[in-house]
Amino acid sequence: MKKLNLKRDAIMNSAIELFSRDGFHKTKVIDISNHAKVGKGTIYQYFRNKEQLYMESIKYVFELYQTYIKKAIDDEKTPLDKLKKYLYVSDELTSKYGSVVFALMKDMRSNGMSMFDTLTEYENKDIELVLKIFEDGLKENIFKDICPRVATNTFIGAIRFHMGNKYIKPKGHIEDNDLEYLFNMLLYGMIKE
Amino acid sequence: MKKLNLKRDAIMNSAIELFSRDGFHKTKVIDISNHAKVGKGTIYQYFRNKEQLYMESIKYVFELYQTYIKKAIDDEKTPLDKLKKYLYVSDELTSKYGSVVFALMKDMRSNGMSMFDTLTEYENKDIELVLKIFEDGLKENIFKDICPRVATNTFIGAIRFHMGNKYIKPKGHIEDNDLEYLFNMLLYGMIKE
Amino acid sequence: MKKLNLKRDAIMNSAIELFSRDGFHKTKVIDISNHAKVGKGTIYQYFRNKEQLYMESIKYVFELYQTYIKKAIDDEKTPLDKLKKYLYVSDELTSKYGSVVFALMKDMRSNGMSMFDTLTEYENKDIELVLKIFEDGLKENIFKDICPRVATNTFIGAIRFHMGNKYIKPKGHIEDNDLEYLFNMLLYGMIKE
Amino acid sequence: MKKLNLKRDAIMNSAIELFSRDGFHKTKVIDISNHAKVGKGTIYQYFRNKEQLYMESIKYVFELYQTYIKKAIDDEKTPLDKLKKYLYVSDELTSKYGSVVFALMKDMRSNGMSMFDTLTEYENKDIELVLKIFEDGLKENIFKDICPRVATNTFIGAIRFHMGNKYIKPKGHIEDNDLEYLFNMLLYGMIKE
DNA sequence: CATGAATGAGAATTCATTCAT
DNA sequence: AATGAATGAATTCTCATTCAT
Repeated sequence: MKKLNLKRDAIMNSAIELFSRDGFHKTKVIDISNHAKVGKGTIYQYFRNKEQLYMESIKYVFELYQTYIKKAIDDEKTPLDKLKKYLYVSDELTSKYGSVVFALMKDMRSNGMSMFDTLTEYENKDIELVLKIFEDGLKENIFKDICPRVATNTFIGAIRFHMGNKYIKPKGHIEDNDLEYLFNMLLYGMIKE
Repeated sequence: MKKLNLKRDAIMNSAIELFSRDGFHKTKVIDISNHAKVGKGTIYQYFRNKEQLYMESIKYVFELYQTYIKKAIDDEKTPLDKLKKYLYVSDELTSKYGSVVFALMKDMRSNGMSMFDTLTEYENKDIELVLKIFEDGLKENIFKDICPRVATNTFIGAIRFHMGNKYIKPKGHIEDNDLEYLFNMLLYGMIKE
Repeated sequence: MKKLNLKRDAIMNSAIELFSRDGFHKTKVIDISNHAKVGKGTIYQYFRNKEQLYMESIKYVFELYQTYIKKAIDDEKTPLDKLKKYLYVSDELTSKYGSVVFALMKDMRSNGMSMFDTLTEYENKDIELVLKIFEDGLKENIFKDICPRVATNTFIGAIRFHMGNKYIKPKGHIEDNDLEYLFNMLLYGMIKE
Repeated sequence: MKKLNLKRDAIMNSAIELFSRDGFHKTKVIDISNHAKVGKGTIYQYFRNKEQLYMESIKYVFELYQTYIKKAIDDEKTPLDKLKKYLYVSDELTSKYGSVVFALMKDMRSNGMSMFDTLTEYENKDIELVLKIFEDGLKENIFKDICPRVATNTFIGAIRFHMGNKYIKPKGHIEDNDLEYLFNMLLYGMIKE
């Protein structure tokens, strides 16, 4: 059982909120300490430096996200149901957490190589999750002759772009039934045959 | 005929290269001046400040990109050919410019609101371009009952994610024939019916 | 009771000394921080920027000067005694503070409008102080038919020029008994009748 | 006969106008070159550097001022007439040239020691001019037992302070007949006997 | 002579991090 | 453990001056 640490949690929560809203550079250490209602020095009791706080924030959010999404997918039986679940859960988490994950993902890429590796690591986990579904589906012979990696990229790329636009442009965001449209289109294609 | 300005061009080219490689914050003004082999002060003869240089760099690359892609699409007759062209040209430009466009796109989102508007403006132009194709295709009755905006998001999102990954992970990037896979999958779907 | 703040005071004292000796532009922020034996950044903990430090320095010195001079004048009964006191106190403060006030006054006028207003404000207070004495004296019918504002300008102008010269040219400065000469001359005139 | 040089004169005139309006530091070399409608480099054909241009501007104005005032005084016979003339000519030049002389005088003191000496030199000439009048008057036995140097300081200080206020605060400036008041007050005193 | 593009020394300011209390 | 005052390395930007045309 993880030891309870209120101060540390307060700092992390503030860091997540501010980093995902303003990015790494615009967020100052003092902003986080003010928001968390702790002293500036206290942050350095729990985190080596600003960069580590950033990494830990990302780690925390990603792990939450991936634990949640993995569990949801595991509850489903067929690859199709799993894919549909992935889509709906992505949307659900985006609504709930205001795209924190996607915002952090975008921001990370701007901030140097050490962070980069962690991003890649987490992103790869996400990719592998979906890739596995496609590979299973291929084995079960429910898919056409598709490349599972290309399919994965397509699937994730489409969802992320939707969610990103939803986050950035609330006016033109996708409607609830858009998810059905999206899912059907990806699976059954766009064109009349 | 635009008067040619060697120094200004050298600065812009260096800025584009460094900003897209390292992002706005990691790139120092002095780095750009060294790379362009000009004095630090010279940059301020042509650009009001670092932020403006950044904006101008983005503007330049985006306009090049959009001019090129628009022309390529106009050369095609059918919506299907246009979509295919969009895909191939995106890939071509990504190879050529080392994903500068996508790198800048990603970086912009991390750097404050004034830049954000410009991003949205350029991104919207890109979206409208594809949206138009889908709308025309719907009129010509070649598509299923799809929502053109959802289709557009899917199409662009899938492509960008591919290109982004190609840029980030050069080792695992998509092969040439992946583009065919991608295109067919998007149009004809993934699932056997 | 004002909380004492040693660092802030050290900075202000150094600023007053250097600004009045070298003026706003020749005095660098690093000079002040070195002189005050604090870090460069510490100055920015207490003052928004160099200009604010300058303003606060001026404010501090002027208020000290005006509080002192006002108190001294209030202790005197007749307009004549008040004028004499004003003269002697001006001289006393000049000796004590090395003409900081006059030096700052002179320097302020060279440094833009926002400062200018503050100068005018403080200078007006000084002028009003003397003007009041002349007006009271006129009511008491001890003065000839003089214009109180012209008299005030004359009185202050003469004193300032003396003090200024004393500060600039220490060799040729006015002797102690010069003050008596000055006072008598102003009151009784120069010319034989 | 001084060789005519239009460019140099244009630069000097602009320099005088801008330096006296904005001071040494706020006036940029490019401002002067723009105002004079010459190239920036041209200034360096005629003046070693910005400081020398400043010095030459001051020199030019002061010499004009002193030549004029000296000539005016020489035309008068008695010390009293000379003093009155000095007062009226000071006022006349202030109206005409907008206090350029006084503005430059004030600004000089803020700008380092090399300039300082020149100021002192010119100021001393002005002081000597008036001092001579008082000394002559004393010889002619028209003055009370006054110290000529104190009288000089008083006389000049009073006038400068008037002119300075006139320049800075146009609303409250001295009226024409104030000059008479001023003159009579200085000569005959303020107090009833 | 005249010019203005090019330059870099120099200055103000920011902010992550340290450390004495 | 918690704090925030103190710090200075690092960065952007300015502007007097030079010099090739």
